[in-house]
Amino acid sequence: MQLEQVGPYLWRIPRDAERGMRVPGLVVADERLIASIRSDAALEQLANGATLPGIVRAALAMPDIHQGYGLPVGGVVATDAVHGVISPGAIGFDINCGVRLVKSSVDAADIAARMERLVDALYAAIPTGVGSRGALTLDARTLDEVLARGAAWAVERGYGVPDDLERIESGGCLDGADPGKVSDRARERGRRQLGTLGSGNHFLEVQVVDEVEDARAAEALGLHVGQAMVMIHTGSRGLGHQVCTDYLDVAGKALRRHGISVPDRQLACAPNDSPEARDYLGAMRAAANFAFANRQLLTHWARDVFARVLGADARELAVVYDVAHNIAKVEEHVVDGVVRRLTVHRKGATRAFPGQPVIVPGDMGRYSYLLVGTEAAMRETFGSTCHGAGRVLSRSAAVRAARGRRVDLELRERGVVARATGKDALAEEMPEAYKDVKDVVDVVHRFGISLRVARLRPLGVIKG
DNA sequence: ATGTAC
Repeated sequence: MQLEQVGPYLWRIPRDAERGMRVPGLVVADERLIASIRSDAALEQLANGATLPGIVRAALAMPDIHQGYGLPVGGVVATDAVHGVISPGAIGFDINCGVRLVKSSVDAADIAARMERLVDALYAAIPTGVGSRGALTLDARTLDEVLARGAAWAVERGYGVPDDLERIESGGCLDGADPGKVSDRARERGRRQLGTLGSGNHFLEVQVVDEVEDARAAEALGLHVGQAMVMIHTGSRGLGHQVCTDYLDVAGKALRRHGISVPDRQLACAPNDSPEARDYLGAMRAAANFAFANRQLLTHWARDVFARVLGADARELAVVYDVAHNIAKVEEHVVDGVVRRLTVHRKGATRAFPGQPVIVPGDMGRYSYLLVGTEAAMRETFGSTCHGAGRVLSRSAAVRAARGRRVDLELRERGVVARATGKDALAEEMPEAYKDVKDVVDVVHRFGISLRVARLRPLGVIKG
């Protein structure tokens, strides 16, 4: 794949009309990261993304890009909201997978002696693992409300406070959600999964503010060094997965009906002004609302656990921000001096509007970051930035590398109490399975599409 | 990511 450097942190795949590219590909990276990206099939997938009808400016990739389904994880594709297309594969299976950061009113040093108890209690209170079922079972009408209202539904039911909603992307509820476009099968999978963590890289961590880089921004968000925090990384579980599966099929059929050709069936798509696209958008927004409600419920149970284990005062867990990294949003952006309405696909990419908190989780042994979005992100990346570290070992390679080792004890030596459900969950997710998130964050910070505010270090983690 | 194969 031809790749030319066009700036200190920007690389271009030139537009190749023969392969159907309508625009170039652009990768945000430095020399070191681009070396590992070069050998990855992700660049082919990014070039494929550049063929989507109605794509604007470029198919973009963040520095944590890696191979995904259709479009690489770390990809950002903006299409004309009327004359372009929407592609379920360019959003991903875990619709509104995202991250929530919550601040506590206690210092980590004051709860260090009770960390084992705290993590055990969180692990007992929050269902984890593949296929895990929640404390709730929703009837059809209640599920409709969750799908239509998102986190607002949870807060109305007492799972949180109205202030929480002010600190969630889009207020924790996407307008235009259409529960009627979510299949019975997806609904059945979701019915017992609200308030569950899931598996894989999903987690709930107790963290500490390790270092503050932007003192003013940190103070404005109420953060200080030494403060205990909670970070939650999960999405729409089996419901969102089924919505994606259902609409990949719809989009596959739409290709023929609308005379669209794509180089990879995984990039199947439908014109934004077609019934197929409207249906998918309605279902995707409903799944996104399910995910917002999911993170809200986990926050509620974390509050209960903090109060029970640490005392009533510790119940005060306030949302700092909650942001999606697998989603499509219809947004206005300035392109060549003209305001345009675009369908922005972010797949493993985080919205980074000016002043907006951005949460970038790393691996469970090292650290995560809080950043803030910028005007540069609006100019360069349709208001987007990276979403995490990215794997360096496959799951199976990680399990092989961990054979004969005790990852739980290794984490304990690094000061992290870990509890997990799956047999190989800790091995698959061990720190050395991931790139150092610091390298990824350095690039987006230097390029200017989001700026470091604080670094967070894990103290306790529960996983599926 | 995922009732990790309907």
